[in-house]
Amino acid sequence: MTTAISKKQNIINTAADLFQEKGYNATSMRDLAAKVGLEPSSIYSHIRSKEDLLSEICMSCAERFTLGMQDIFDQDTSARKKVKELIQLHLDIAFDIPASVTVFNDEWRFLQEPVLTSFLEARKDYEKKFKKILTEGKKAGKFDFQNIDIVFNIIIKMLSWSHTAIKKYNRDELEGELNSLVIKILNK
Amino acid sequence: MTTAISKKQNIINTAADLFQEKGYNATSMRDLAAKVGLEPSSIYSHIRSKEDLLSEICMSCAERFTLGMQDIFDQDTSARKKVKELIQLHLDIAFDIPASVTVFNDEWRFLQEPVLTSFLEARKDYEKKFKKILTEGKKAGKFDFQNIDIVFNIIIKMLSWSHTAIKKYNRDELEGELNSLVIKILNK
DNA sequence: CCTACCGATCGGTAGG
DNA sequence: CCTACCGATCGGTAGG
Repeated sequence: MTTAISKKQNIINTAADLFQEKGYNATSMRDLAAKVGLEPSSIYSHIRSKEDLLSEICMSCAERFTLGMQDIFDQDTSARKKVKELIQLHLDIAFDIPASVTVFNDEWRFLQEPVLTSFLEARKDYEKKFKKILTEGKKAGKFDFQNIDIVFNIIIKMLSWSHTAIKKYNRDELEGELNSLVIKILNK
Repeated sequence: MTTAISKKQNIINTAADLFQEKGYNATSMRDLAAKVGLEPSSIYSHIRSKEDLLSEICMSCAERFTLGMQDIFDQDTSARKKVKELIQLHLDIAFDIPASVTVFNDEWRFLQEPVLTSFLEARKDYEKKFKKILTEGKKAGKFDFQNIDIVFNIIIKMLSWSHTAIKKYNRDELEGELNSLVIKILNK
């Protein structure tokens, strides 16, 4: 049983590598089979479909963001501290599962229903909480910005970019720069 | 002759719409044919291959950025003015050819050689000039930042995000916010 | 987990 | 610009 689970997980992880490298649509199940050392048909003893692989990758990644956000959101700390922890969350996930988070960012639009709807709901919830933290900081007189939607989107883009930057920089340098740049955006 | 050119351009523009909507790999030549009102094989009287369509879209977009950057780079004005004009350049292109610029951003990695190399060279040149402008501003004491590579990438990500934001905001609002946020990042 | 195989769809060509 | 068609490849199944 342990072997079965870890074999399945190995297939999913390898799929994440391939989806990141070639994109979901340009990756064939034959590519994947070759890379895990199985005949193409044998893959289907472990997973149901190519579609399921993408769902698994995107939703497990979404769950990490959802749980991480919930933790931070519920803390009894300042908005600035929460933003700092959100940056840490993004970097934790990026350093832990770099391929998955890239697939999560770039290939989610190929998800099929009903998974697509769950995915978008999780995203929406993440966005709502993030914006509440920003608004909290503004009300406390700590943050200043005009259009919260634009500011949110730009910060999210900065954080998503950092997912791809982890090969070029070390963790501390990247975290320091991101903290400084995000704070610059949120200050007066 | 005019008809031939505009028919070809119509096919390219429709391809850009489809590549944006479904992604390059998930778009079939049959999808494209149906949307332009031709039989699949008739497409090939106007273009050589699916690959050529992507090249055409990406390279014509790259050219707009290259020419626009050259103009701005050569100006005898302050770095701050140049950055302001770069933001305008991105928005001009985004409002003019929204589908193409999205394909340019998201699908360029499916370009084949030798076009891929040209594309990457154009990008690299754009990056070099952009960084020189940032450095110029820093030397003049107008900009302040630590890591130029990180700052460049984050500004580029902000500008690329704006390409997708043109449906939600009007031009002036978006330009104003971008100016203000980019300047915040570059100020002390 | 493999051999053998399926129907569907792909990008593209021949020939008119 | 169309009809007719090609070889290649796709995701996936049957059966053991």
